[in-house]
Amino acid sequence: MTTPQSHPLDLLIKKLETHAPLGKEEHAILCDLPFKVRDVDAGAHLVREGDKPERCAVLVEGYAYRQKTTGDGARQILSIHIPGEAVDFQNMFLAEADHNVQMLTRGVVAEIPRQALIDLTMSNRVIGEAILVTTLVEASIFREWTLNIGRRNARERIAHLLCEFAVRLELQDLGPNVEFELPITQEQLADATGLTPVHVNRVLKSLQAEGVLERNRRTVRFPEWQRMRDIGDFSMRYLHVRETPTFAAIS
Amino acid sequence: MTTPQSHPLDLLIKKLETHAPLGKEEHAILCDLPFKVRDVDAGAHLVREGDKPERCAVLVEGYAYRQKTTGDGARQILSIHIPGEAVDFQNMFLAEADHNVQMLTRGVVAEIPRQALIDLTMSNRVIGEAILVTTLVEASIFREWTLNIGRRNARERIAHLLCEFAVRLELQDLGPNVEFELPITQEQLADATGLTPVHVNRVLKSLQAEGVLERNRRTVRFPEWQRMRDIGDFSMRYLHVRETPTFAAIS
DNA sequence: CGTACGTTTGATCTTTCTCAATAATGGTGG
DNA sequence: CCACCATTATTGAGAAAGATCAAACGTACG
Repeated sequence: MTTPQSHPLDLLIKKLETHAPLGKEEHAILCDLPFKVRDVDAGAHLVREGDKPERCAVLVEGYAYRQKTTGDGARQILSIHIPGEAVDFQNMFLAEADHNVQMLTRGVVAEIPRQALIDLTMSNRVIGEAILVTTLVEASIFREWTLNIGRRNARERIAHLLCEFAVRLELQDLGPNVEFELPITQEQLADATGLTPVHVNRVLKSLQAEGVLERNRRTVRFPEWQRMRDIGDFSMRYLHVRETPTFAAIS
Repeated sequence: MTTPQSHPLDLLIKKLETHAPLGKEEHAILCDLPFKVRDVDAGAHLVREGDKPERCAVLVEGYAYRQKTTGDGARQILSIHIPGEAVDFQNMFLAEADHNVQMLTRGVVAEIPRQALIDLTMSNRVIGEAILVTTLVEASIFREWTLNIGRRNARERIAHLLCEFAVRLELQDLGPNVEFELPITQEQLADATGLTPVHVNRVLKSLQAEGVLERNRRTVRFPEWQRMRDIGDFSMRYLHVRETPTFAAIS
């Protein structure tokens, strides 16, 4: 329910270290950043299209998603974020946000003043590079999503998204990758995969019927990780993990 | 046919200045970067998935595209690049490339050693920020493409892509946005929009039949920019242009 | 002037969407 | 604790966008 972490930004550090090495010194500097902790409801906006960013929210608890809509209101979810992820790296250096970020669940965020984070990025090379690399990895994930939506069928898309989510949770020590909480409605899953909710429902049902997916309320389980991975055509390369961990489940 | 620019990197400077201001001093520093000019054939790889980047190619002449494929060979084009764009900002700070970049046409690239560019990025704040911002704008374009492919129909997708291309060319002074060279096959257009070549062909035909698109060999013309823009649900916000230019055609 | 590549067209098939109705589920006030 | 309401999930039937298959037609270039 609550993280066992002692400092709200510990998970951010963990996240940055997935992609770039940090020393004790950098840990201390990051922990010294000014921030304000805030509870947020499900659906609350962390960033709104057109906003001039003033602060950078880091997820401490709960999940968030990035979203934008077409002129006639169709919504596309662009990414899903888990605790430890800084939701504003994509906007912080731009004059105004080009998309929205909303909470998927109730949660807690730590808000860091934008300027403090910019100053730190510019003054400390190690941290600056870690933030830059993390941002570039996000861009890599955007590209994989484009491939996913553009060139995979519904079944593959959904399997791929689930695999990515599972692996990212495990990388953040938020649970084993074969069983996790997926606090997302089928409508949101549809918006993330470029499908309709009805079709998402049918695909999920058929994955269950095949025995490669189990669902119980919001809990998802993969009885056979390898098979799920194959269905989703999932490979970790695009996540750019520095040292591939020794997941039982990841070959 | 050839650019009237005197220095191969002039167009890169123009590109960076679209998103961040640079002074005379920075111009000079950028022009002093070491680089090697090279002719490249259509289809030549500039980056290959798995590569450890050693240099950063800047397009001087010709077009390029970014691409990755699914396990069973379906290809998705992730972005298209025009002269002045640095094709490797997305990879330069990562250990290995997660996608491919290929020439769309025959062309000329200026290759800058990776380390020189990294050193410059880290040592000069103004240029570092310009490169960072330009990279973030690329990420914004990836997001818009995800929306395009995930939530727009074939006709809208194609119109949107054409509008984006037109505007980016005009921003780089490479031609008026209502008439330009589109050196891309219908198969590539399909790979960029998540469609099949056959369907792309039919949509193009129908846009022509409606009179909103004219094609003559590789030249494309929009008789009514505003109508094309509406069809593609196109807005410039996601391109993050610093000062919106006074295009005749852009309201 | 033939070969390879790209475009165009027709016919048919499939995936996914749409519309509509019903069933669960979760949270809320009494 | 229970009844009620709003969301969310599920299912069916039919429609449509886009895919697939196959063939013919152009065109650029060696």
